[in-house]
Amino acid sequence: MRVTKEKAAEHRAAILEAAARLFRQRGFDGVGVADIMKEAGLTHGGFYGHFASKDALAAEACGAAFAQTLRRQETHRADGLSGLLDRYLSARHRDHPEGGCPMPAFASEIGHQADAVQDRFAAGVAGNVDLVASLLPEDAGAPDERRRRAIAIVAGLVGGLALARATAAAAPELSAEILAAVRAELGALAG
Amino acid sequence: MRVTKEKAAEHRAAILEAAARLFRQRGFDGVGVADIMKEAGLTHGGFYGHFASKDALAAEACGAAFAQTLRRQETHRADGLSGLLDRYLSARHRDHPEGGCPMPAFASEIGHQADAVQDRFAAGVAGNVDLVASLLPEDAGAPDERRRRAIAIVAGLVGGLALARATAAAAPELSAEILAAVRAELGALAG
DNA sequence: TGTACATCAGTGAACGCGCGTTCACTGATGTAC
DNA sequence: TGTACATCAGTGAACGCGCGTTCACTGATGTAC
Repeated sequence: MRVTKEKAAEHRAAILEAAARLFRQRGFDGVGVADIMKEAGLTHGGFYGHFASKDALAAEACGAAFAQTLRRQETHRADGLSGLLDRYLSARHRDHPEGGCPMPAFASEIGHQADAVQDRFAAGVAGNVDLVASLLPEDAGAPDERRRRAIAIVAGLVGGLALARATAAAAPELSAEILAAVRAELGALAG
Repeated sequence: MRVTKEKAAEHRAAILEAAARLFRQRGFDGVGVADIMKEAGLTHGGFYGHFASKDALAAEACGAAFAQTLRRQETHRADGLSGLLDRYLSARHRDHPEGGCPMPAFASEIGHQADAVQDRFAAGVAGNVDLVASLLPEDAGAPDERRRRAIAIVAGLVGGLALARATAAAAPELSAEILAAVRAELGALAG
């Protein structure tokens, strides 16, 4: 049954949003096209009217996930870098990958994905490095030193959250310790 | 055709080694039982004489990968923490996950794996934190500060290498920049 | 504005494929005499 | 030590399942008159 052009556009957006959420939660290989369509309230057959392939969707969903988190961060800009560290390395962020940063959610899997997905991911990493650099204090040294610092902070955030997630079930105390330790040490690095 | 007990034990070890290599290279979901058995020079049917399931193999392979890298590190102990940072954040390590640290190779995937795999991974993380802590300079502060520092260094290493790998194909300059920046900043943190 | 028809978004069955796992079989190994 | 037989590691076909993708069909939408 045909639907309105507006409804169809809404459906496409719903598929994309469901994919961005489910992929972060269960990984690209852990979610099927049928799962995503069901989550979007549709049946799997209609998928190929909206996207050329699962890979094409994965690429767009990766970009959408980055866009979502960068947009949300803008609403917290006043909290500065310290606020970002607190939010990023929180138990809440650790326990809810589906709405969180795509970097720790996808990092290990990106190398096994299609080129288009890797492109979106690399662009997202670059954007996040720029974001952190823009939040560093004015007096944080020459531009290249600021950028180096920003990259190291991003790496610490991504590694810290990924390790906290990976150990959350098997070693909850270690997981909490990782969040706290990385928070403390990056706070010092952030000046 | 039956083989000697020694041969059978060698076969088991070969399966484990092939799995530890292939899983790090292509991820748990990217490698099939048949791939692993072929790499070990056997046919897939014999697999279940050695391991109860693919999950059980994944758990043992995860432990074996950690054991391999910790053993190799012992031979480089004289190079200290600085040498470890250089080796860890090298283009060689980035380009050869199959023989490298399991943490950046598996971090994002571990949450989707069986409990037994998560147990081995968490134990490996704990072991690596202890290793880095033992390499920190004597005068690096109180024990809990040393441990915090060690955790942050591990997080930076894991995040840095994972991001360098994830961007290696799509943005090679960014990938190289990440390795260099994390190396420089962690070197300062390591004292 | 109203009507007839072409378009096309969505449905659900079906296809082909690869995967983890099972199983009957083979033949060399290891053991009991 | 030699022989007969039971054991069992490995083989390769087969099974069932879920996946990405295709396709004939449906029926509401949008358009041409």
